Amino acid sequence: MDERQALASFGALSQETRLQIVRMLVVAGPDGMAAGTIAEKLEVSPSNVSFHLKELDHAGLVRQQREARSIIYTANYDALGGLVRFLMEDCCAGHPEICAPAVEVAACCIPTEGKLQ
Amino acid sequence: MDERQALASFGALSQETRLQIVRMLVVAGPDGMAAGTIAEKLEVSPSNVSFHLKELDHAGLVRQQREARSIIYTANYDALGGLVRFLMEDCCAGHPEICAPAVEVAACCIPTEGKLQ
DNA sequence: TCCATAATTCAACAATCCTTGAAATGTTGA
DNA sequence: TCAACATTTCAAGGATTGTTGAATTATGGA
Repeated sequence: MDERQALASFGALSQETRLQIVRMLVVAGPDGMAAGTIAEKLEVSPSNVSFHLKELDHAGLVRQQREARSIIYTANYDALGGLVRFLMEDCCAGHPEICAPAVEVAACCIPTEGKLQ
Repeated sequence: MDERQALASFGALSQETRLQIVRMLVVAGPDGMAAGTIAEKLEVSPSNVSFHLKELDHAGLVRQQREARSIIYTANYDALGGLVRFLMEDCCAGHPEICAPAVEVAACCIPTEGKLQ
């Protein structure tokens, strides 16, 4: 993730509807959600949700695939992980304060005791 | 960090000059930098850097304090850490893919073997 | 006090972003 | 093929955001 991509990602996440979409898709997991379902859950018009999904797609934060009549959107975990990493990169060396809370949350993901990679 | 604060933070970080300011301040550490120094380094006009610093201040990402004639800005590590945490919160439970790269970066911050809190 | 320095505020304008409903595209089943 | 469905695209507007230079506020030293 370079600065250009991070800027686009931050821009995409800085709008309420789009942030809600991403959070919903992350919770939804690999099965994703159809555009219409997203619009329904968030009580947003189809054309509006389509606009925001396009923005998220341009930022690389979601992926889409057609499934019959619906288009299924899924969160792009690589991009989201890359963004978290970008946010932490400059900090971790000199300023563990920023990384500490993240490490706390990530505790569940750490595979073995002390061994991280 | 609630959703409202996260939205403001993402908005603040979605502008090139502001993202550069934050990254500079994070690297600068607790000593921070004067507004004029920031303007000079980034080759931006004083009034423009002032505008962006105000935006970052409103988002809570920087702190300011007067020092003689200068106003010193510092990164708000709590806010940045909170934002990282917010980005990871929904993911870590079901989708360690997002947290894994973060954990990798954060390796340096993990205090003892496997013990995280 | 007066001047130079450091930074912010203001107003105006340009550019970008968001929302809306109507029209268009693509898909499925009868 | 035709009709219904799911979604996107388009154009228009209103709202927000970014940039600029001039004016303003605040500080410290002569």
